[in-house]
Amino acid sequence: MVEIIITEKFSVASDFAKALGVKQKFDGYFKNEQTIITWAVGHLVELWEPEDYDPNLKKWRIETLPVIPERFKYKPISKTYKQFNIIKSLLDNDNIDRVVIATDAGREGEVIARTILLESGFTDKERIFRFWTSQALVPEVVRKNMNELKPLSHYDRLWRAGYYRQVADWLVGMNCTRMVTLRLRISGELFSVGRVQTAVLSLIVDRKRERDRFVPEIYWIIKVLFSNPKGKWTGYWFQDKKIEGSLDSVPDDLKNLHALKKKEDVDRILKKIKQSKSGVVKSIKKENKKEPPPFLFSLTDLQQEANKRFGFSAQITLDIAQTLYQDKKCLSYPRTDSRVLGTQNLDMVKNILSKLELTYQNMFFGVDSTKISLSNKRVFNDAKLTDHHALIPFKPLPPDATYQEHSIFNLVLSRFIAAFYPDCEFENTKVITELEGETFQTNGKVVIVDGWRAVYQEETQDSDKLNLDSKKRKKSSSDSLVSSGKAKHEEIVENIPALAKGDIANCEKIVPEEKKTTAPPDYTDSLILKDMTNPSKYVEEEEIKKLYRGDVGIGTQATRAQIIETLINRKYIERSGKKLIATEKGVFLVDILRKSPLTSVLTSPEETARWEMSLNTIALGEPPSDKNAIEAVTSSHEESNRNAIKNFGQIPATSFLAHIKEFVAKAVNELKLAKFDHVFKPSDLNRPTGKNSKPQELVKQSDKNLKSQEQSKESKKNLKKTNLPKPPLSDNCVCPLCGGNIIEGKKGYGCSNWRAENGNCRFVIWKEIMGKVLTEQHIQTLVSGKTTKLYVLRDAQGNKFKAKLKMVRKDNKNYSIEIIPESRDIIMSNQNVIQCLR
DNA sequence: GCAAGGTC
Repeated sequence: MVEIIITEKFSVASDFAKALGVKQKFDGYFKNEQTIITWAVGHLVELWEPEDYDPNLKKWRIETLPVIPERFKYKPISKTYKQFNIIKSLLDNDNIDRVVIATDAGREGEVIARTILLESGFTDKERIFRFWTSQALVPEVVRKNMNELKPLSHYDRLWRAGYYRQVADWLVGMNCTRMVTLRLRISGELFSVGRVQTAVLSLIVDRKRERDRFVPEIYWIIKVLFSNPKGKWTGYWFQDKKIEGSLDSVPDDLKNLHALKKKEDVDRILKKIKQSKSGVVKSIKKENKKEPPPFLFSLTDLQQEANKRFGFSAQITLDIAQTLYQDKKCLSYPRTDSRVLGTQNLDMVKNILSKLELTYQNMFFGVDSTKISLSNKRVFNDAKLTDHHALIPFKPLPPDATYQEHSIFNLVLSRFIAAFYPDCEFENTKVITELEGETFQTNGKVVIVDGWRAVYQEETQDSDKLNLDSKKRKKSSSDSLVSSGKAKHEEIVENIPALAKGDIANCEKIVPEEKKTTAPPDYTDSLILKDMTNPSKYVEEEEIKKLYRGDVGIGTQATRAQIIETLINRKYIERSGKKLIATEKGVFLVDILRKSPLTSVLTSPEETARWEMSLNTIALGEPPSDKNAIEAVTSSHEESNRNAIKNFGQIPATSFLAHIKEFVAKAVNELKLAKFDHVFKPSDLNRPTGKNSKPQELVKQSDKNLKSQEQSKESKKNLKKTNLPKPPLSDNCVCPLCGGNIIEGKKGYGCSNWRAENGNCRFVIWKEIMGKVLTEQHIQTLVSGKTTKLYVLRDAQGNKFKAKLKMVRKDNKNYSIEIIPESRDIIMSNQNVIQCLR
């Protein structure tokens, strides 16, 4: 018997070759007497372009829209044409007894295989079988599942759902992009529109609006420093009852407790408690809590974490992970949405751990070997497995790795090892102190057992730290994203003295503090990834909310980074440090689309998520078609089935395509007829987008501008080549020694008066301090004498630690950057002080 | 000049 196995990518083909003992490798396939194993490179076949159907469609014209092909056709993708031809010629052989589809176990994997077969002209379904598993492809899994091949028809519905996804995205994208661009007719400006990119853009635009509209509200909190012979503690005034006129923009857990909106209430309370010298400890509640190690990384989780910790964009993280997987072979397949491994992976994990232990011995001291077993369901869980397992390290990082690769690898490594550590155990203490009938709350947290936190520190920069209770903490961090604003309020006290109920509480100090509510944060890569992964909060209906939990998102893990970059390339959003902020162009597009009922659907994450849901229903719930699936999706049968559907609900498979076509035709017509009262001038594109943003450099594609763009690129190049001085940093960033400008040099930021004739000032701050690369913003913070945020630094041995940086004056000619470690365990030595003066 | 989905 001769069989051909087709996988989605080379690495899988190689797994199959190993498992089945097919040793000889040819150009594009492995082969022995009975078995040929070949691979795709993702999609090898794509839908025709509009101009492939009709050359007249090459030129964009309003009159030729909408483009709705009667039958959609495919063609090989030019970049991978060679591999497609290899597969095609392998299939073009009468001796083939069976073809085994072994692409990834999912909707797109199905599309990849079916379109290759379709385009190769291999239509004999009787000879096609499906290899299907979610397990990692260790030899036993490959061999076992090769003996349990499934009939192709079991997956016809999946192929149908994938096909609908493709054509629906094509119809919306091609037609709406062309129509919007043509209707707006702004010289050279492309206004792309798509199911995913437009929904994501809307989120970012809405966030900008929210922030622009936001009016901070003033409120007060009252802190009291208590003491008794046992020690000191700080209590925060609170009241259980709702206060009249409470703040809307303060989260629920704060507004009824600590925040006081009226000054007279503050004065009244202050007057009352000032009379008293001492109060009493009214109650003490202690609770012991356990916290298991975090799940292993999915790609999106890793991207979020790397963005929070290192400021890497989603794309950078994916690129680094891809290199570590593909070239350095020390990470597993990166494009995964799974956070667990399969039970079949246990032996592999044992091998990997023993390999890693030789190199990273210092991270293994607390590993609980009983957790390296199948009873550890947070790691080994077949039920939660999707087509790839979680991201894990395979072997130690080679020594030639870059700093960035080091950062990403270490994250994955420490999360992996932490998964086999014991739980973290801590004690929460809640003290209520009473003073003149007013109540004050103190929260304390004492870690009893570090557990996994000894090797993996959690980053909490993007979420707030308001509550200690993990349930509450989750709630408050998600609330902070949807509420119109929040009150920042630190109430964590690490060490509370060993108080007892009835203890005296001397009132040492009363501190009323005026605060302002803050707007919801700008999106970052991390925050937008989170909302794309889990759009359920944009869904009102409880039933659909439930269905969305985890499964349905906006975009997929493999493309989310790309979507963010597309929005930036289109100048819909711009990056400012870590922030992603909508531009005038982005705001304008969303406004245009929201003017008409159908096109506004595209700006609604709820509607687009619902759309995905319908495709899932088709993949899972529709009765199997007795037709040949390939025929079914390419026949014109559906054309006649024109059930107009008013909204996106549960759409029967048979009318999905008809519905989409109708939707697109109507949406395009809306855009065609729409009257845009606001005439958008090209000059609008160059306007600053808001109070805090810089003017955009939106370059129009006219010849003149292109030229100037080229020129500016050229001049930048020359700048580097000739080492011309760069423009100084901002006006308020001046040399503390002589008042000169701070300019960026090759290795540091220094004083512009460095020449002898200008005073020979030697002030400089090096760009890299213990592994931390400093940007202009950091320099501004340091020069202004402020302390920076907490950063991850590295000592001379390469050990990570967290510290803040601050510039301090040593004498009248010396400044130095002091490194203030987070943990007192790190001893300050002279090494921790970097001189600013050469 | 257009989408989103894979892959490298």
